[in-house]
Amino acid sequence: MHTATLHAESASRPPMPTTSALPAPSRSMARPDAGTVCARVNESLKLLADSVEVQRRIVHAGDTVFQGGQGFQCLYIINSGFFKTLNVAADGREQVVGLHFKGDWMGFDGIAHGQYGCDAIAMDTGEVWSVRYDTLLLAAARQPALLGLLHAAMSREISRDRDSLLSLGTLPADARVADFLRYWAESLSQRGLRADQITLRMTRAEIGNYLGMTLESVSRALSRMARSNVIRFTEKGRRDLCIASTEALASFIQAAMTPASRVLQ
Amino acid sequence: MHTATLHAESASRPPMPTTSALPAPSRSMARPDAGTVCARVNESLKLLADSVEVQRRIVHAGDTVFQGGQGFQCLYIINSGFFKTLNVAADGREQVVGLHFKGDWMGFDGIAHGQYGCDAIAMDTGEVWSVRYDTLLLAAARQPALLGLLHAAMSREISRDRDSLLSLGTLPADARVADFLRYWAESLSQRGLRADQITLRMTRAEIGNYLGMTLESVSRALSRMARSNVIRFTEKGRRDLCIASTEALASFIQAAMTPASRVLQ
DNA sequence: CGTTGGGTTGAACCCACTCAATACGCGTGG
DNA sequence: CCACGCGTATTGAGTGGGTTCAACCCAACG
Repeated sequence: MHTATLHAESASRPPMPTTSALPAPSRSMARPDAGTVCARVNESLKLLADSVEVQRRIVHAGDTVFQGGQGFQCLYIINSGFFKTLNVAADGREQVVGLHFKGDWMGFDGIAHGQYGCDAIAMDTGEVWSVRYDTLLLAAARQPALLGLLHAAMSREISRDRDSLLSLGTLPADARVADFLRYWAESLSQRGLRADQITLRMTRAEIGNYLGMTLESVSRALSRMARSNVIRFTEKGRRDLCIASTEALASFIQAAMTPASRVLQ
Repeated sequence: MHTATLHAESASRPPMPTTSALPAPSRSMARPDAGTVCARVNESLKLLADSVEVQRRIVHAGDTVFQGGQGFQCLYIINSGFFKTLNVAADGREQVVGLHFKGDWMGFDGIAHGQYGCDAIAMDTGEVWSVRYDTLLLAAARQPALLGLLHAAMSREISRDRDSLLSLGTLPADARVADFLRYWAESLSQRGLRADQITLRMTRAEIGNYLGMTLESVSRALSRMARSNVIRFTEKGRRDLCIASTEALASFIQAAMTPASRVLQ
């Protein structure tokens, strides 16, 4: 799928921009490991609970946290559970634009327009905290670390959305599904949960919508991955699955990208 | 293309969430008109220039503003010109994830990770301002409006990314190209530029990459739009084109979404 | 038990990709 | 000046990946 590089210069990169006596940029992007991320999430939640007044709410699968079009007042922070955000176009098209886990924030898109731009929906039982944006800012004036939390959360959200765009734009169906599993497992392990055995909280239709394809394609992709022993379904239901190894997943993605991947039908 | 609604309840929406004696959410999203947006952009730039030390830099087509992997220090604000941001995967896949115009900020994705997550590249001659993130925060302590600017810019970025995801995930090729033109025209008119006559600063390959399709598909889509009199190419080059009317564009998008759109080949 | 929602799998179709030929604009240099 | 190369754009023919349509299975539930 259109793997042509966009730039002839991408091999030998152009010289450094204006302000830089900085170390050479390394593309390998040194991800922080799961443990530190988990610690950061917990510390952030603690700091937040100590510094500002948070409203706690228990939600169940299908509950709406906020809706697109609704007036913006609060930001929502996930204490536990799994959530999706749904973007709805004027003509009725709808698209799952984000999956959110413990420590993630939701509702940023409301800041600029004064109203939320998408629906946030719980995919399981969980607890969300809400903080009024204005009181958060007031608190941040005395406690600058709060501002750091906010900005980091927004920044991560932007990075994540762009990774989704990259996946949507450059990966074929099978690789997208595999990459989706990889992302889900990574998110779990970063929160200190076991990532080898994951239970999807979404139907095939929701996954397909999130990945820009049909539910049948998702089903077929999962079947192929199971046949290739990259994943294994547990006895109870086709919602729970095991990921044999992260390496196998990665190599499956890589294999699915090359046209010469029509093995095992 | 998978237009099945994800939720049976989407017609009759679920009852209001927890905290809401608010007006009923209207999905129509009351966009601010072009004039007010243009004023906001100019006021923001002025406020920024007055409140913090900005470094100005003139760039030309192809210049790199910052690179993925590079250490994060500054945020960049576009004073004039056109820019793209490019996300590069570890395996070499690259994807244009954003187009940026006057007043837009770039570099947000560097806040969380300490290094930029994508490349920012000028598509034309222009001027970018850079402000150190730390000094911006210091200035914002005395001048809270600065914080408002920053947050609004980040919030808009998130909204925009999600609109891109919606487009990538739900629209067929022709509609994506048309929607791309609509977005470009809207961006121009919001900045006080004439939007009926636009000159694309990108090759077909770049547009295709941004929209997740091949350059040939872009070319065909544009040709079909020209044949349908939705756009018209100017004499000089196929980079410049006129948009007959915004309504024609919208109806073209709508038509391209239905399978029964095989008119005018 | 019948119904309903979710999941799998097959067969046929079709949109978008691939490959290829052609054309155009532009700068360079003979 | 034209020739040449190069990057870009257009268009056609053919292919294939993913969709569409359909049948079927399974578990939950009234």
